[in-house]
Amino acid sequence: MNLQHLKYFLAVAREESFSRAARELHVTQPTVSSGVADLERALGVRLFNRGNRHVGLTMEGRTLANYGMQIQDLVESTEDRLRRRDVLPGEGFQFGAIDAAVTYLLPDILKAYMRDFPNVALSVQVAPSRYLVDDLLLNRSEFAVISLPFAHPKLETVSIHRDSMPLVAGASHPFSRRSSVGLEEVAEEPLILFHADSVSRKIVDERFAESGVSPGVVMEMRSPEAMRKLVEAGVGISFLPHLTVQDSLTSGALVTVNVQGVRFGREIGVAWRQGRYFGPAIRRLLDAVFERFGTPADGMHDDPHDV
Amino acid sequence: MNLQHLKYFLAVAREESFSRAARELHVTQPTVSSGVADLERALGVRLFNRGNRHVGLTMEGRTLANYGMQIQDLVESTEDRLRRRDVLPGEGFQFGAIDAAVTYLLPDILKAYMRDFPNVALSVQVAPSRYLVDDLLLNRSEFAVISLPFAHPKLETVSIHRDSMPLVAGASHPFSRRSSVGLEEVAEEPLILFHADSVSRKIVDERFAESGVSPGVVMEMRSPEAMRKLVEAGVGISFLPHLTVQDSLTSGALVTVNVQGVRFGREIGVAWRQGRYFGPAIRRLLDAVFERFGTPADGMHDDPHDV
DNA sequence: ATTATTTATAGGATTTCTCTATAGATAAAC
DNA sequence: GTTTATCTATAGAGAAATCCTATAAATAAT
Repeated sequence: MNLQHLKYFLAVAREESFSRAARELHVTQPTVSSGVADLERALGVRLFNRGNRHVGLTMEGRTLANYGMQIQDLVESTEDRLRRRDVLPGEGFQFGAIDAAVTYLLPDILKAYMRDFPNVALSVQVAPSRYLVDDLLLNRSEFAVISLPFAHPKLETVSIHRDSMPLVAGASHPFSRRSSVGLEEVAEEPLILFHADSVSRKIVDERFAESGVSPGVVMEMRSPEAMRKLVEAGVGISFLPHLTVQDSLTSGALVTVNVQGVRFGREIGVAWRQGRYFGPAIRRLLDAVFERFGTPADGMHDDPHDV
Repeated sequence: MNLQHLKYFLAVAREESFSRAARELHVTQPTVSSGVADLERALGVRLFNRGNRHVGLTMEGRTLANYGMQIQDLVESTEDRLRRRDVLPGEGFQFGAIDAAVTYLLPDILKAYMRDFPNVALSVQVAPSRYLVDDLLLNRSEFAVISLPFAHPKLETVSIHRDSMPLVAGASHPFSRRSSVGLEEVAEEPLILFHADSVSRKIVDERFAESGVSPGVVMEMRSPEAMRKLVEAGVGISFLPHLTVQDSLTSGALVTVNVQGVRFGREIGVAWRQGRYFGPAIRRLLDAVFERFGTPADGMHDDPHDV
């Protein structure tokens, strides 16, 4: 493929005519014809149905049109950005983090960073992992602290924290007096689980599936804090990240319950777009994170084997 | 810009060397040098700091590297998709919709569509508007039913429903006996508002700002259903979409309160990536939506000769 | 039948791209 | 301090591509 060919193709798709497209682009019609023909040969697909008097996109043509526009937009916006010197890491940058990370893992690091580099403006985007990943793919965030595992071919990840996800119950719940329970028993209780699209929920579902037990879900939520409060109030029991419930455990408002033969856990890690180039300001923050959580020696491009 | 130039540039950035990049790409070093030089001239920026023995990216170079990888990935995945004939609208498609739309606006239409075209597999993604928009931009959804206004240069939108967003209070709230209240009075009450990143919240904030009143926010939430329940329970008052509260109004659990001189409202509309080409299956669903809500006569730029 | 409009093809001119050869500059080695 | 090795930039020639003009072939409209 070739951006020139793509331009010709998109013009023909838009105008539904080779000659009109040529007029619009200020080139001759044979130029457009052979450009599109080259593209069809290169891709090995027919892009237009040439009915006489009318050309229409094929199914493959529609696909290329939709993706091609995205490519063109991206090229254009990149050129604009560069020519206007509207460069990414001006005097600050944005990164993403899940709730648990901003609340429990990052505060010290961010405080120190902002003290040491007061002229760097940090912008943190807080959202569930899957949305933070979109920001990475669209180059809107430099990196993100998300739940792992998150398999994506264009992402590099390094785990920085392994967080168990114990079964928790309110202090007055019958389970709180049991040394351990079976997964079948858990499935019968009212369960409060993360929303179906979350990483943590996926982990829970997998464990249930492995054991051949299916839970009788009661509530699905996105906010671990809200879930914690509901469990404390005795509305149900839940699998919650240890980070989220540690205070409630010390205060005695919640208790963890051992589940026979099954361990629930998730990892929290740093993710970024594969091969991304970081500026010095960003690298310093990442180094601080890795130093604090003792992970990859060389900064990155290293396999995650962690605590 | 030019994909060949970009390839050379990215190789040099990765290898931090012109000659190594040349070896990797199986071309000669002068080819790479002049390619990168062309690119620098075309963009009008210096991409590398050529210290002897070592080339490093400039700030502009880093920007281009990060966006350039995105471009390259996108081109590659588009070519793969086409060559493997892994075409977008196989025998089904995905679209997005906000909660209010799936709950109140779309059920009839979807039911009829699935009856008429049982072999088309529909996949609905339910999330707040801003996340649905990411799916549109990344070509993961064909279209989305979202809250308007949502200004984005690459989006086309058509409003299909105007929804008032009245001030609602529980039946036992003092406001329920008032014929109307002032915005300053509202600001003093405990308010339950949408999360700061939502379209509906933006509308509320704008009205307050126009009136020079600032609300004493109490709670921020993402789920209109949860908000409705809290208002019914007398926890606070809220501006909620009429669609969401209509049942509670008929049952008497909630009442609307007129606010002097200010009207709150949002629109629900269909959005899609600018200029997107829809296949026949998708077009039929969209036509059904527009027919039901009587909006654009021409559907959109339509082509009757479809194959 | 004729005319006008459309896309495809052929052949030549021009531009762009990539190669070889070489210069210039610097770090490393002696 | 000189030599050597390594790196990037430049010049010029050959190869490839791109785009043009001219024209053919097909069809809808007149």
